[in-house]
Amino acid sequence: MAKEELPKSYEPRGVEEKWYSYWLEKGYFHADETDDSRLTYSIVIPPPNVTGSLHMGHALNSTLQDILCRWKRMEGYNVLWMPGTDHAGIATQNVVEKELAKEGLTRHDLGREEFLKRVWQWKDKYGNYIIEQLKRLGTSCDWERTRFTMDEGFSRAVREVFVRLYEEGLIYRGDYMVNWCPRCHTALSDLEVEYENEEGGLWYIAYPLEDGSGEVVVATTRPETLLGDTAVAVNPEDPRYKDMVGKRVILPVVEKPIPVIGDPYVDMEFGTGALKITPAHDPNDFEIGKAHGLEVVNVMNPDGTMNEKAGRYAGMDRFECRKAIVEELEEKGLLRKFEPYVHSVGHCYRCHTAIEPYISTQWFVKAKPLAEPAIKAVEEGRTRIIPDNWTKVYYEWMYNIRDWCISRQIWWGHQIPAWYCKDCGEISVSREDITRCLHCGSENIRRDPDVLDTWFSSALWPFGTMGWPEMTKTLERFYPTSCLVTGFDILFFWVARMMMMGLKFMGDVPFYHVYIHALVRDEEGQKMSKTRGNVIDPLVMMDRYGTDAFRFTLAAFAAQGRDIRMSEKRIEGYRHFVNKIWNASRFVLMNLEGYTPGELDQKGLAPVHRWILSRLAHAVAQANRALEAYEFDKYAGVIYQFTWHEFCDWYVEFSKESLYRGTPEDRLVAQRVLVTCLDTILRLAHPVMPFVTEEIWQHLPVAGDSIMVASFPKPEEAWMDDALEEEFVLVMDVIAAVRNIKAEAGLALTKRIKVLTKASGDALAVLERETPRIKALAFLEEFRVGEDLQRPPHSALAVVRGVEVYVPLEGLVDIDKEVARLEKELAKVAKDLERVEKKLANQSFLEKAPVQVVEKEKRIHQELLGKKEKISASLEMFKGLG
RNA sequence: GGGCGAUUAGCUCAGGGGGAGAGCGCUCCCCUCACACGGGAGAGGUCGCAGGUUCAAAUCCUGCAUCGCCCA
Repeated sequence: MAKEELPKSYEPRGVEEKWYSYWLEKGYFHADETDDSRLTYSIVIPPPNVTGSLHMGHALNSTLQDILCRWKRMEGYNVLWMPGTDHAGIATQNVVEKELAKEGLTRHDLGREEFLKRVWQWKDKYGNYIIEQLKRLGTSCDWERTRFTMDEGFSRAVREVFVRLYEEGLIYRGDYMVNWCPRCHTALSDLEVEYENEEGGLWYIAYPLEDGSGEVVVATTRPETLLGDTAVAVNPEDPRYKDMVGKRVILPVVEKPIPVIGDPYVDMEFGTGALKITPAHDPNDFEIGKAHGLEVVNVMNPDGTMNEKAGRYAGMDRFECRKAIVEELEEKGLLRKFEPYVHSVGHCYRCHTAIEPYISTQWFVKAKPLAEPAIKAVEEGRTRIIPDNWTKVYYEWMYNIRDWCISRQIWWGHQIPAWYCKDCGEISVSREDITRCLHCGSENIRRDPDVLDTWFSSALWPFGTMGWPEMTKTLERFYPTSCLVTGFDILFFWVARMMMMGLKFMGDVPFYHVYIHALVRDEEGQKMSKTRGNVIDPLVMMDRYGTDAFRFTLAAFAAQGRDIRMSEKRIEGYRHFVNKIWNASRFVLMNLEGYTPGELDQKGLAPVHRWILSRLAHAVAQANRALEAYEFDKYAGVIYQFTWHEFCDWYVEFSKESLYRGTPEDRLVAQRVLVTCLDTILRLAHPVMPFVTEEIWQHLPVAGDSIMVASFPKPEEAWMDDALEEEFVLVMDVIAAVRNIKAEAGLALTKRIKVLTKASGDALAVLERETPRIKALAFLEEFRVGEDLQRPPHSALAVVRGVEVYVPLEGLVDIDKEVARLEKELAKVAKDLERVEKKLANQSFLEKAPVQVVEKEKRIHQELLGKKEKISASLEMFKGLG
């Protein structure tokens, strides 16, 4: 390995490309389904839409998966990270239709076949865009296996599932009221409707009684649907209307009589307590209509305009019609009142057009029988949802699940494999395309033009991507997958449905763990959106700060159960950290002259070296625990804290004593410890920052082709030494005390001065032993330590852990500054003392608190008392001088 | 209306019964032979409010307020 010197700061650009191609070339991302010697770990990627381009959500989601996969790979698992894209029916069709519109064409001008050709062309041209962007992030997916929900094999799986569910009676077809998007021209499932509060109005309309004995006033938010009214309903308990049930009223505008019916559903408190019933245009009215055998009058076209049943309003848009109807009512004197009213309106989740409840013939999946095993699997812990609070959300939805409308009136998607016979009227559902009716043999058949809900196919993703319905080696080895990583926004859409389908068709859960991560928002906590203009583009961030800094930021903020507020500032901050690692590495590499590799016999090492190895072992243990628990923020935090504030701030500085002024043996030990620490830090950090760690690692004198396939650090229990760590806390405290006195006295840190320390027992021994390092880090000309040292006159004082530190300041500073410093210190001690004394004066505390707690408080008390006494004495001395 | 979560330093967030923490920002000093994308030293908080449990509450319980999300 060539060991040329590293540049002064880390430049991500070339480095990232270089190593990504190297990894690909080496085939490290490839999972081996024929290898039965290793444990397996598998994840299927939540397939991004082919129309998509990388946003923060993808970046977070993919980074977390990559951390898991790289970690497990380093732990020796046979890892499969299955990549791919989703055909995203409505979204993709919309995109291509928009393109056509630029040419002045609609899909109907082209016809189904030509249109689909255009979509495929579009997919071939742009569909790989997001895959390339994912690679930029460093994701270690098994790209050789990349799947698409419309590719041949996957389509076979979709078809197989449809046919089997149909054969079992779990898929049925019928006329029901569905959510209809007049713009997309298709039915939507309940989930695909987004409700929003809108400022609308409540119109009070008079319906005169047929017998001329008065009128019934109804309140409605949708006056235009009056054209399809077939009854007025009141609560049968309502004294105001009791007598009117059974009578008839004249429907305004249409001028036809409709009955007044009694139904307990009607809320007496709302509006006037009378409800107009439009079975064709409101889901509740539909139910009431069914119960009362009311006529269903559909007054709208599929595009949201009024149809011929609307009489002179035919052809008018539904919202235009609303205005016109209101005007007519006003003219006729039937509008009793209007009040502004905020109500919830459903919108299409793809195009945001207001949804229309609409009756049509659709296909449905019976959800209850599928949901039951999916609930049980989570109850029994066969699938665990993390964080746990989502489990409850999952149950709630599953318990109240409704049948799932799966047919969509669009062209791009899996066409429903059902044929209608014009002769016998039967439906044929088939795995293979057919030309004859399966019931009567007639050739007079027509295929259902509709396609399946995109989520129907994504529900099969975990096994469909692995070759199902064939029982492939890949399925055998990698199903169930180990973990699914996704956002909570698709918990119902996707996760719940994968659970149902996986259990149904594989007989086992699709994943053992589901890790639900938060949403990435902007710094104000707003959802990022193009219209808000607050979108932070991951690719720009990677260009600007490097992929590793970006990934580290995402991980560091991925605390469970909380949204991430992303801002460029944070990424910039972590770029500093990447640079810090870089420069620490430069330091190590610059000082390896004469280095030879060798085992570290930690027992024989000087304490300072054993100290950092102990700290390292703890950091490794914490990082491992954090990853096991999906605590990505803690994992990142441990790496940050240890690397910067222990290794760099302290050990690198300590090591200079060994490197520059130590014996040859000690120098070699320091080199080996530095290499060990750095190597461990790099391997520990590789899952979250793959590029910079590889680049540095390749310069280190360690064996291996790539850090990607090096082992993930495991805590060396034997290295942990709590007593030794305590000793170094004292050493660092003494150094900090001297630095503090210098700073407060206005002395430069590097001003070489003398310091005397009074200590006894173990502390004395430790300080004597560590004198060279204390001198170096506190910039001292002399550091004397002893049991009966005489305190020099004019010396500042600090008391740490029972040790007195004297800093002679004669002629160096003015007394006032020192007096001020000591007074501040004394005030702090007094405050602490007050708290402790209050506690110790409490008889119940002494009796009921655990012994260790009481002992600890007493110890603190003694320490504080000693400190107070010494500082006070010092103050007196200085005051006496002044 | 039901559910979930949040409320801790100027900002973003950790911490979940026993001495209030981090990062960024801020103040002061310093280009000390890895790093100014740096080093050193500081300032800054009745832990949303009100009750309760406990020897002890930021932490557990109850209620309230504000904000956010999901479901009706």
